[in-house]
Amino acid sequence: MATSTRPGPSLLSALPGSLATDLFADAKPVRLRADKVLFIASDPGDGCYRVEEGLLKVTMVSRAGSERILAFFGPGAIVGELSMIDGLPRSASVVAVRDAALSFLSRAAFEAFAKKHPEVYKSLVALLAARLRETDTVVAAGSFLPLKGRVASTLLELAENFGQDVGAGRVVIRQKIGQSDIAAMAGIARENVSRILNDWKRRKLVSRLSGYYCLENKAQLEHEAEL
Amino acid sequence: MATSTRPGPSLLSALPGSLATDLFADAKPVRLRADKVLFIASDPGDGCYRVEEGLLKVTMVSRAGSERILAFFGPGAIVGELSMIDGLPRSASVVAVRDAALSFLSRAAFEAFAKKHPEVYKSLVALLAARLRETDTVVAAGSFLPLKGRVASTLLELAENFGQDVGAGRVVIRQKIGQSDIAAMAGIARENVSRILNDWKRRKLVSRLSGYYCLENKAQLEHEAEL
DNA sequence: TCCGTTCTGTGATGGCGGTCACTTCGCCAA
DNA sequence: TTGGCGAAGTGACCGCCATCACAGAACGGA
Repeated sequence: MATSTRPGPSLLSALPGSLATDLFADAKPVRLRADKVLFIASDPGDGCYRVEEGLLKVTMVSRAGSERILAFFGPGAIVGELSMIDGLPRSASVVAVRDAALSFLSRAAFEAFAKKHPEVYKSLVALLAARLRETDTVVAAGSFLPLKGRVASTLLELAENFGQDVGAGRVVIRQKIGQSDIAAMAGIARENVSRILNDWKRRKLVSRLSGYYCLENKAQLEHEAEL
Repeated sequence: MATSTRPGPSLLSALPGSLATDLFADAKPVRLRADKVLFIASDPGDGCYRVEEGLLKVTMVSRAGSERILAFFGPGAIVGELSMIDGLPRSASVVAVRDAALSFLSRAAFEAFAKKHPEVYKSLVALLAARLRETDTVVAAGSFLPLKGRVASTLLELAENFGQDVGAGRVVIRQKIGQSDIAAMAGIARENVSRILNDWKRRKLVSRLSGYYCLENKAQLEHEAEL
């Protein structure tokens, strides 16, 4: 059940099959209501969470209050692994976008498990590597791409995580994501997301069906996303 | 010799002591002349390098030709580990800033070693975690900080890697780093680095001694670096 | 169904910071 | 010393994009 029919497992999420189940076998269940904070950057912390259901966002918030969303995480994803690994304070904040169920795995529990099953390290390494690649592309996008490019790149990332292909290159993003979320992911002003998205609607690159954005022409968007 | 007297080991670099020596015991030596390319993003590749001497920079280059420097790596640092881990194309480019000596470790060699010494995974995980934290702060800086802040944050990062404390909170960056390098690290125009650095020179926050930048007042810079 | 609240659309305005075009400096080699 | 060349300093301009200020839409309760 863990690996077969989920829509977009995403780079940023799951450990492979049985390992995950075993590792989190007796992890402590945690529930988190929408808009509640799991932890914020600089909190102490020494364990990670797996998302069982619901949706979380990982953000950094400036002193001025503006937020930058680093990623959304749905079922199967792991969050908070950095502090679990090195024991340092949390590097970012995590908030529930909607009610969520999580499993908490303490560092001690992880290390105990890892002693018996050293293979987890391999998975962990793979997970971190994937995350690093992701972050690199975010930096690159932020450095080189103009507004449109960043929005395109953001949409594609969302499609990567939550996209469901519905034929003819159309991909629906199966999460309610608003413009301000997209703006916070792309690191730009919400108003511009609106302008750009409308432009693309007119040009049939994207559409919106009952609150869900849909990429009508992924190829074209990819083109917009590369400098 | 490997771990004792080096100036700034840095988060981003070394594996702990004996492991590193063993792991790279029979790695293939590689020499790279200044300005020569080790590899570029999207190259295939399945091994990593340890810097024995010299200096490398990790960059991303836009189609338009502008470059963003992600990091400088001196002796002890590991580069190219992502492709070693996942076998995917290189995620960034690496160029020698000055003549460098490297050791190449293939993926196969790594995995063979790891089979006998599973502890390496722990080190690798720690390495990746540190890098991820670094990258996160780069994203945050790029999202929230104005020009000055980004430059401050860049200088502090350099100090972290190559700084030598010379009393009274003064830190010299023991590498010849030019303004355009700082600009490329901060992701801003070189001209502005010039303006900002001069401003700070006047205000005694930084100085330059025979080509090396020196942070006169780290505390104050840290203050500039936070929103 | 109505109303409030939260999202979305769009123009006007202004400023940060990139670009251009030089000048000046500093360093090395002849 | 001097000439040359790359790095650093500096002003002027200008465009992109954030911000402000609303006007619609849409959605979800009461």
